[in-house]
Amino acid sequence: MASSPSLLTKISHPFHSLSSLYPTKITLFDFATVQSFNFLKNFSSNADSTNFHNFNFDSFFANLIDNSSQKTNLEQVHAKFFLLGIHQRGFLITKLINAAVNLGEIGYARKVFDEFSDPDVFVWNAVIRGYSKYNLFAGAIELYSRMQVLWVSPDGYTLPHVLKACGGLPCLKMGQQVHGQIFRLGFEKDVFVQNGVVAFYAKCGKIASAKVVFERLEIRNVVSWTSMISGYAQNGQPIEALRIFDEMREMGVMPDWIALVSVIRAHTDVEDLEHGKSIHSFVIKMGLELESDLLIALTAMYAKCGQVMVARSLFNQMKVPNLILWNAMISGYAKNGYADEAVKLFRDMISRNIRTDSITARSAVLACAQVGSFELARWMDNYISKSEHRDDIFVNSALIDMYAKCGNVDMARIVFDRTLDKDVVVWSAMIVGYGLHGRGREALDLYQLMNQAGVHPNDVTFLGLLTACNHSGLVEDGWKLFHCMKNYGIEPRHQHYACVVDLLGRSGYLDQAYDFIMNMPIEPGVSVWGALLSACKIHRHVTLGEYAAERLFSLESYNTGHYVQLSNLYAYARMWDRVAKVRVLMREKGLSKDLGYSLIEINGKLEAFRVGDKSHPRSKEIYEELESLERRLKQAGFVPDTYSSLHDLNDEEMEETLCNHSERLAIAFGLISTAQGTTLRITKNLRACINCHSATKLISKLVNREIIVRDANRFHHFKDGVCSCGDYW
DNA sequence: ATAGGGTTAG
Repeated sequence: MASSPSLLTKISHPFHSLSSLYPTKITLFDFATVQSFNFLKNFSSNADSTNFHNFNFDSFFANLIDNSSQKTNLEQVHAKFFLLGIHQRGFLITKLINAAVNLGEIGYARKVFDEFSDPDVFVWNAVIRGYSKYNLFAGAIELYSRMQVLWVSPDGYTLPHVLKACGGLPCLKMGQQVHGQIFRLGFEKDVFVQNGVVAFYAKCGKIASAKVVFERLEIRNVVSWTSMISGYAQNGQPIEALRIFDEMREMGVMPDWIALVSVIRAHTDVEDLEHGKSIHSFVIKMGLELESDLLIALTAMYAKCGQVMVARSLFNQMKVPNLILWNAMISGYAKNGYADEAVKLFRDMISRNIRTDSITARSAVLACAQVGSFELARWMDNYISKSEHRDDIFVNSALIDMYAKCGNVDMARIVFDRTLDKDVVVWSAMIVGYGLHGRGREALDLYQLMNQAGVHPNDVTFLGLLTACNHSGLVEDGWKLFHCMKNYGIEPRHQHYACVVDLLGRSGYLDQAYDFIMNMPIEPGVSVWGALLSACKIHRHVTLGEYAAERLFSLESYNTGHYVQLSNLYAYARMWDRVAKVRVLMREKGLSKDLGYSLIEINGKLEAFRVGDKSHPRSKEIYEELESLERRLKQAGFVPDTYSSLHDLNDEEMEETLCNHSERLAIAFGLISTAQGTTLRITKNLRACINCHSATKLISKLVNREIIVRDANRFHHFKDGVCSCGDYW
């Protein structure tokens, strides 16, 4: 080993400037320095004994850091810094921290930072960037405050990261302070900093402030434009987002892939498939179709616009599993009624050990709610309660909703009770659940508890309460609650007004309902007129019902349901000529009655039946059971109302058809496939028809079973000859 | 020496 005295003096040379700062350390490390020199020789051809006094440690280590692909490499380099006594070189520490951040080793980056005694602005920027990059916003802000306590002034590189953190939390107050500071420090012309300010205000929902800052900018680049576009997209103004995009194109600014992601999101929100497709072709023209985040955005767009097949083919193009892509696909399936596909994909994810997050869990739970299978719901609950998502309140509110929609509001209550830190959505989900099942009293009791817990209700809470009152006949309570809304500063929406119309209509106050509609501060829509028509049908108020129907036809002339409701009103009032007229009207418009179907869950498997369905393998037994049920119904004095349904048949045929209604087939199948006393759970796509409703009531008594039917509108619990809906639906 | 904007959602 060449360790002559002359060599040692020469080795200390590169540290001259440092040794004046840290003289003692250099002396202490003399021996180690020699050892490290050998280390350097192993790595670098220029570290030989002839030119080492010119050796450039900065570039040597910078190179070494750049080529580090693991945390251990960085740790070795950092150890050498100590050995060589260069561990206080800001340049190298900055490099090291940035490298650690780029490897995702934020904890290690922080450790290096903490061992550094006197960080300059570069070092601060590196560590703050790390926290901001990985969405550790509180950490970024805490570091930023410490930086200022130590009198290190932020520069144009610090501020964008800090602004990202303020927007990410979001914390309006903090960001506004930073904005003030930016003004004082004179960064109003710095486009990087100002873009950060725009994005910050947009994320805090202060889109007007964002716009002011944006418009004051003299130079706007693609990032400035993107900040505005995404700002509008994030704040529920997709149309405005698209307008800004057009403006940007007119100014000749070329979008990059991130800009396009925001534009696609705006198209996704307006569900404008046509323009979305043209953006897709634009993406291809720009040669950006392989950009994975664009692929994700496009998949989400097609999925949300109902084109799940197209979405799936894009999804299949992605080679490496991506969490957000899977989430987009699962929620796309769930939203468009492909619930079984959504659940299949979720199970696929689990079996392939792809990481799930709380959004995945929420989407999967949402899908289960739509499937309506109680067994599946239990499976999902069981999975979630064993997973890391068990305490996530978003997931739990979805679970509450799921159980309620799968017919078991008591299980929903169990989830509700085990949810800690209930927020307004958790409370509302439970209240809506009780409402759906006509358990109005419990909904109101829960509302009391919610008030005692100091949780402020929102519009959904009131919607749940009003629905609960409707479904349980609590007319007085509902009326009072509606007038309570303004005390909480909540503006009633269409649905709330529709509930009140329903409420008044239920008790036969049809003229009052009409007056109420006429005095609404907003234009009455489909839900309101629909509620009035429905009430008119129950009370056989033909003239008012015709008026409501007219309004409905002008609002939605192709919605079959409105025609069927009017026809049912005429049938209830025994005005057969008008029933026929509606039928002619529908034929002229090319409309036909939606085909009814029912699903019944047997041993966790859903079986589907249509009207007069004979395709089931046990069809023969089913019809035998059906006949025996008919006999027992007749013996019990049941007389079917043969005219209340929209059919052009003679009486005998009609009676037969009514007995063949899909829910009857489902009930018959349920009775022969399950043990005595088992609850039957049925889901149907339309509202319950009056005949089947009366028949099911009686059947529940005759066979001594609880029968739970989820129709298009609500749940009916049939037991001992009565239904929880009180015959109003 | 270092940067900024985006996607899934009860």
